[in-house]
Amino acid sequence: MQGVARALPDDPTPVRFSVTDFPTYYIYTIQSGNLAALNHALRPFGIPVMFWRVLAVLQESDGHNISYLSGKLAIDRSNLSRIVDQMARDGLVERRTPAHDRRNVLVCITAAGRRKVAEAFPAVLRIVESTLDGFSAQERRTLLALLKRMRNNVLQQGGR
Amino acid sequence: MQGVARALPDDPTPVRFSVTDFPTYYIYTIQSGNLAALNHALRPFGIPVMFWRVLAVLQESDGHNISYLSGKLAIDRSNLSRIVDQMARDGLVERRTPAHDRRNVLVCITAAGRRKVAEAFPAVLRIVESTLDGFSAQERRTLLALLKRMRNNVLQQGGR
DNA sequence: GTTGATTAAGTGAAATTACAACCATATTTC
DNA sequence: GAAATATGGTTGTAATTTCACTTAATCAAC
Repeated sequence: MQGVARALPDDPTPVRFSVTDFPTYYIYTIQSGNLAALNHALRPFGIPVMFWRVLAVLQESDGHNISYLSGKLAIDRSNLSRIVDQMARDGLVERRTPAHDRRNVLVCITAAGRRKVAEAFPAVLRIVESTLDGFSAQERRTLLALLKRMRNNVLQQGGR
Repeated sequence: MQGVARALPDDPTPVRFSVTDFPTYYIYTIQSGNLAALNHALRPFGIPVMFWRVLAVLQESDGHNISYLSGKLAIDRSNLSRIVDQMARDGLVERRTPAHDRRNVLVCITAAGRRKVAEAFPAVLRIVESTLDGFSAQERRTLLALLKRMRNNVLQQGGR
C-alpha cells in the first residue's frame, strides 16, 4: 500500500487459492447463518441468542463466575457482564457474591430461567437438528470429535 | 417471564442437556477464537479480517457484485457496501458499474489488492494450519466435507 | 500488617453489526 | 409506453461487540 516499491513491474499473482479449501471459511458462514436462525427461532421467547447460550451452560452446571462463563462461551468479559445485567433485570439469573471472595460474582440461574430454557429448548433443538439434516449418527460423532480437536487447537494459541 | 402461571409449584427441570453435544457450540467458539487470531495476525498488514475475506474471494474470481459477495461471505449487504467503501479508499478494490445494468456494482481487485493478498497469505495460512494441528490429510478432507454439508443445511432454511 | 502484584468485574468509547427504510434503475404487466 | 413490481446498492440508526482502562478485593512478600 504505502510505498509499493513495485519490485516486479507486472507482478503476476504469486498466490492463488480457493476459500473453499479452508475449513474456517465454512465455520464462518455456518456460524453466521446459524446465529441468525437461532435468533429468529428465539424471538417468540423474548431472549436473544446470548441469553440462551448463558442459560444453556447454567442449566447444566450453575453458579459460575463471569470469567469462567466468558471463556466457556467465548464472550468478552465486559460484554458478558452487561449481558448478565440484562438477564438479571429479566429475572433469568441472579448475581451472588460469595463471602470468601467478594471480587467474584457467581451467576445463578433462577426458576424463571430454567422455565425459559425448558420452554425454548424444542425450538433450539429444531434449529440444531436442521443443521445436521442428513447426518448419520456416526457422522455426527465424527463431526463433533473433529470440532472438539479444532477448538482445542484454537484455544491453544492466541485464542482470545 | 410475563405471567408465569407456575402450573407446577416446584417444577423440577424438565430438560437437561449438555452444550458440548451441540456442534454449533463448537462452531461458535472456534469462529470466535479464529476471528480474533486472524485479526491479530493481519494487524501487521494493515487490513481487518473482513478486508481479507473479500480479497480472498476476489483473487480467485474477480468482478462480483455486492449481493453475490454478501451471500458468499455471509456479510450483510449494507455492511459489505461500507467495507467496499473503505477498501476502495485504500486502493485494494475498485467499484465498476457495467453499462448494461447501472444498478450493479462490480467489485474488482486492484494490483495493490493482489499484492496485499500475496503479502498476507503466509500469515493467514499459518493461522488456518494451526487450527488443524494434528489433523491427518484424511481427517481434513472429512472435516471439510462435513462442514460443506452443514453449511448447505444452514443455507437451506432461514439462513440469513 | 503494609506495600506491591494479581485477579475479577465493570465502565467508557470507538467500531462493527443488524435491520429497516430509501433511492435509483431495471423489468414486468397491462 | 405508463404504472406497478422487483432488484441492487446505499444510508440511517439502534444494539452489540471489542478493547483499553478503572475499581475493588485478594494474595504474596517482606
